[in-house]
Amino acid sequence: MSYPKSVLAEGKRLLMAAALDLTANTRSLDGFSLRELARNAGLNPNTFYRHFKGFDELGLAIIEDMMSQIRQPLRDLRREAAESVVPPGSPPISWQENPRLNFVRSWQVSNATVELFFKFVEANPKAFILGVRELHGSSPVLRKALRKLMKDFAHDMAEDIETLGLLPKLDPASLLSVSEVISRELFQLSMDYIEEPERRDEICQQAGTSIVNLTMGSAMLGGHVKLLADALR
Amino acid sequence: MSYPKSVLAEGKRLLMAAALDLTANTRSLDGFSLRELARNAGLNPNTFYRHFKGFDELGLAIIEDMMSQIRQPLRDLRREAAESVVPPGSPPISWQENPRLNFVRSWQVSNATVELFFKFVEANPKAFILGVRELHGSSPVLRKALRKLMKDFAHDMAEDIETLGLLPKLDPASLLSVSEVISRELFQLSMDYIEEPERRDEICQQAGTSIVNLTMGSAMLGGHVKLLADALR
DNA sequence: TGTACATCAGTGAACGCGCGTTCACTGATGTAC
DNA sequence: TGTACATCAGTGAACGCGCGTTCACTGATGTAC
Repeated sequence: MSYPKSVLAEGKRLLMAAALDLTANTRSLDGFSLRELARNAGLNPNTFYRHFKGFDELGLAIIEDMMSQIRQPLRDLRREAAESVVPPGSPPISWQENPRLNFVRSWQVSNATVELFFKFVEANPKAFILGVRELHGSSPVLRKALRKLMKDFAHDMAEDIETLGLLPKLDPASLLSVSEVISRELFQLSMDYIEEPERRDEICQQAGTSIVNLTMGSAMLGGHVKLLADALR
Repeated sequence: MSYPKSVLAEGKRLLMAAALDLTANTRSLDGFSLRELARNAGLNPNTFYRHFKGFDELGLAIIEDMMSQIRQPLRDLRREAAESVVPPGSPPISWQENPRLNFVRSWQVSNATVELFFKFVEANPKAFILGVRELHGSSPVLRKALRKLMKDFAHDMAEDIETLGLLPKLDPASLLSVSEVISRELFQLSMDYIEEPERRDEICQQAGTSIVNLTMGSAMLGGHVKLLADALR
């Protein structure tokens, strides 16, 4: 993750990048000193105070930045995955009409999304490490911010599932709940994905399966038993 | 969580308890000093070295202890839940024979287990906070230990599902994978459960729903479509 | 049963060091008129 | 367009403090004979 020079002051950028580095290298945000951070950023310890009141503020700045850089790309790649399966402009076919086709499409989209998601993780490992670590970390402020991030992420997902017709009609609460479980699972798995390169294919595939299990289970219990029975016949 | 005097030296016990306290109160294991720990334990800073080489060793001792205190109780309460639904000694009824009955039972057991699990969390919040925090925390040693713990937990769950007949027959790999997802989700949610007392009922209920979604989705895609369609008709 | 010795858990003083934070400073950039 | 002033990002020195770790010590418990 990098911080564009145009928006942030040079020093602020450097400090945020250094914090990300230190966090990724087996430290928590409260596990290194201000001076260590400054050293890693190549700055005077004092400069920290020009930009932040304390470590929480630094953490928040990083998270906000992360959020702004991650949120839209993730939506884009879900859309991308959907469009790779159903080319835009093709006539919509409802679940009622052709459950089997929709089921297959849904599966494909979820697999494609998962794959793209993990590629994204691979490209921004430090951001994910910091995010997942501090989600249950020691700072209540950061925990709260990261929960909101997760919630927003789940909300986006629910909206996209709805818009892209990836599931049979579900009541909004169930849909959101399923999206939340999927988000949590994906973020959890992103750590394994980063730390165990040799298991990446397996993780990717299992994540896909879990998502299909969850969504189809939910659709089934949401009253679409017959629909899915038809799809799988 | 307490440490019996008979097994561990007094000082060791005190240090482990103090670490658990500090961790629960918004700190990571690497976020406080040895002297702070000793102060909280009411001991000379030096005493730490009598029992541990460093913080990792302290963490491992706590996790091992946690493991030994948590694992069996969790199995017991799953068994307990199963037996509250199907009294021991009653004749086994296969999924083929009566899918609906089994489905209802399975749902009930999972709800009962979830409820008992969260009661257990409520009774041992500090252990869970430390566990979830350090699962993605800064120490590779502790991360590894906690992953093993999660894996063992999932393994127990899979075994119990099999033994207690809580799901239609599933291939072992899928069963384990589902159990892993459930474990992760439960441990994740345990933090919300601790931190948001007003949402406890909701969390409990949603966890139950997620489990049913997952297990039934998995059963369905594992080839039991007709079985479940019958159960839900 | 008594004695001598070893081990163990805990103490207290001392060390040198890196820490967070403060202060007064500098030079570059932006702004008012 | 020029000048005067304010703001901003970064510096360097200095402070007192808590830190991890070491050493030599103590007294209680366990063990050999």
